[in-house]
Amino acid sequence: MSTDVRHKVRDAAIALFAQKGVKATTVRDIARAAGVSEGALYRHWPSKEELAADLFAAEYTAMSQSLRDAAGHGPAPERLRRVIHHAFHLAEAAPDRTRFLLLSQHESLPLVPQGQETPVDVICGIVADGIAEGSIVPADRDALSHIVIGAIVLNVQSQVYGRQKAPLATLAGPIADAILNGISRTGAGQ
Amino acid sequence: MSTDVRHKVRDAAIALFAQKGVKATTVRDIARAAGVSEGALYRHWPSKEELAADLFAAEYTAMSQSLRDAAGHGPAPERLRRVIHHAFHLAEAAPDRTRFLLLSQHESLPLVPQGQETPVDVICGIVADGIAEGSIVPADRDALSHIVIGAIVLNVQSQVYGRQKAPLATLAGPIADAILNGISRTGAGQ
Amino acid sequence: MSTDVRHKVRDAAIALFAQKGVKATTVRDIARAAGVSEGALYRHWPSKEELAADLFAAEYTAMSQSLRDAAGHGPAPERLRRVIHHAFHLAEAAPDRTRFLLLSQHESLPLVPQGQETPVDVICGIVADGIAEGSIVPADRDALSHIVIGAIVLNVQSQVYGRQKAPLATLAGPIADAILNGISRTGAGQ
Amino acid sequence: MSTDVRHKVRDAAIALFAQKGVKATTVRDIARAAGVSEGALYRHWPSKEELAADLFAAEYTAMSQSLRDAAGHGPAPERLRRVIHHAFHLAEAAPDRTRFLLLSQHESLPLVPQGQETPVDVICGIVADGIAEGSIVPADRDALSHIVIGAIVLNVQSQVYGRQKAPLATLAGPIADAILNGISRTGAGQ
DNA sequence: AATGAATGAGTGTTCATTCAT
DNA sequence: GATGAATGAACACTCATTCAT
Repeated sequence: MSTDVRHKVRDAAIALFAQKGVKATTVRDIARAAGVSEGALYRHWPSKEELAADLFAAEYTAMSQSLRDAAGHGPAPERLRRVIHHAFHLAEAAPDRTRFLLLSQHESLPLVPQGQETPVDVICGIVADGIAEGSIVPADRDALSHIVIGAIVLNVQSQVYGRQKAPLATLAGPIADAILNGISRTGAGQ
Repeated sequence: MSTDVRHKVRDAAIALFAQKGVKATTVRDIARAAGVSEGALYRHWPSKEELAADLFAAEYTAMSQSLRDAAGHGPAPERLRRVIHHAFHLAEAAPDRTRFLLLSQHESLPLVPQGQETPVDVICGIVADGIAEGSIVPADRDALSHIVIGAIVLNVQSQVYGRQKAPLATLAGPIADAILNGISRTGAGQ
Repeated sequence: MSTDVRHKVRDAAIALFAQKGVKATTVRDIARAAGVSEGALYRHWPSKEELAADLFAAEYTAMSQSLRDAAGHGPAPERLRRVIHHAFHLAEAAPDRTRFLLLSQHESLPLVPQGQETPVDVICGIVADGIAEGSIVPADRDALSHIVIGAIVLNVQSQVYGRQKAPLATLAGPIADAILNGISRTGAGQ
Repeated sequence: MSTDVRHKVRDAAIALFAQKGVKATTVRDIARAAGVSEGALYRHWPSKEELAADLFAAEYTAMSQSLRDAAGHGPAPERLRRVIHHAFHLAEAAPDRTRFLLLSQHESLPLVPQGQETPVDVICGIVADGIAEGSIVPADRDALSHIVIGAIVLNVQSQVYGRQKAPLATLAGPIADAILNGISRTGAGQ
């Protein structure tokens, strides 16, 4: 069944892209790891580049959904706190997917179709709400959002690359405190 | 003169690597853009990969120096504020170099020789000083540092990729305020 | 069919190696002459050098078999006589293969896997038998063998390179007479 | 002085050609080993190939002279015996030169200028004399000569390549005995 | 005369993609 | 639909030769 091929290829490709990057992974690598033929891959995706872009977009928008769900409702600072915790949780639960997203962002991000909601959009949205409701300092919305995103991405990266030994779960609290302390209007993150 | 070739190749290669990445840039591209022969390149670097790694390491450690110099002396929060301003200044002054560093970090960072001081080390050092002197909250040193680094990197990236239209110079103040507000002990960035 | 490619490449490569040597023959030459693509060659051999070594070993050990079969049974001098005749026959019947073996011996001989029987081994074996049975003079086995081998190789070479115009078939008898006269114990070649 | 360069290049080139063959030896290899610049080489020879051909021809004709001198005068069988002994002596005394001649014969022999006397000519001459004077059996002159040459070349090669462990000096007598026994008319080598 | 950096055509090899089976 | 052998345009890299100094 074709879904079978798609799943096997997706998992194999993400693992390989995460290890070596898209350019350094060959179609043969993927086919072998997935246990399918090289030709079969081309029945589901038009090219290796499109496979990579497709997988990236899928993972990226799935993460978007997941973060929005995790944010829930309530004041912006509380929602951001939950987003930070959840992002760290996702990164630790699926290191391959995380490495893939980190590694491929520069080549694949520009190919994500316009209109798809991204994790960046989710966080920018929450920050915008916070500014509107007065719970977040009235500064440039994107600049503040990228402080939050940067705290997440760089700490994840630091762990993926082995500099940070402590589990992200234990760091999430203090990191959220610092960030929210910095951007909340009342000076308290909760 | 040999310095001539080195300089021309370096500039051409950084520009091309910044546009297309190392893998997608061919040796012929570089040689043509630099106005030298392909063979000449191999008199100065043993391979394309080593050229890329060498340029990355050089720019990365130069940035390290530059940030350390800009930090100057005084309480850690003030030094961090100056680092943030200077990092934004560097990014805007040399967009090619910035794109190159952002794009190549995942492949070239592991190849930077151990013992070289990196921008990450510089910021971690200041944060450690701040924790020791009591001007920064006593949390995980690396986690706090990566909040600062993340704020810098993601805002730079956001501008390089065109999402952020405002010049970084105007954002530096508010961003530094938020970050320092979040991690300083007295609750004030200065 | 894969056997198809292997055969076409083998024949083309032997002809080209025989004319210009392995180093001076390009993979492009071989592919063109064989009527296959360059890539196809690499599905069957890992490199040009391994192709050359493989072809050499195959021809060399095939000649070994062929000489051993031709030697048949009986007193050593008679077997050697048949070997000389057969070697000359092989050289005249397949001049490309002969030129290839002569030209490539210095680079490919060291790569023939240990344990494979070579034409040298065949002749040394017969000479050893002859010494044991008393039909050949009791001198250094390898030295005597290389007299026989030398008579074959140099006369073949002399013809392949055009110095010797007479067909080897007519020279085989006198050459065998002289050699066997020289190394047989009774002083008679049969 | 130019003779200086010529000598240093000649010695270095012969050693390298003997180890790796002409094709696998680079001009840079030679220049480095000789302690001269690459350009200097081109002031004395027009190309690497001509250098190789020139060195081959020089060594080849020098060997020719040397063998003719060693042959001396007297009946052909005695002269051949002295040639065999001397050839083995030369091979053992200068292994580099020997390996160079063996390795390069197929590419360089055709380039030796016509009219130069070669070692092959020397031996053919002696054999022709022997046939004329009745000391050697009246068979094809070249065929008989190549028996002698083959005995020399293959035994030398066998030692150079390590199959034959015994020193050639101790094998020269028995080998000469066998050969001369085979081709002399009286049935005695002396 | 000597140097050695520069040249650039040519090499072996790879790999995304196609297509006969 | 699936296969995997075949294709051939690139690619990184080498090296004989030239020539400004």
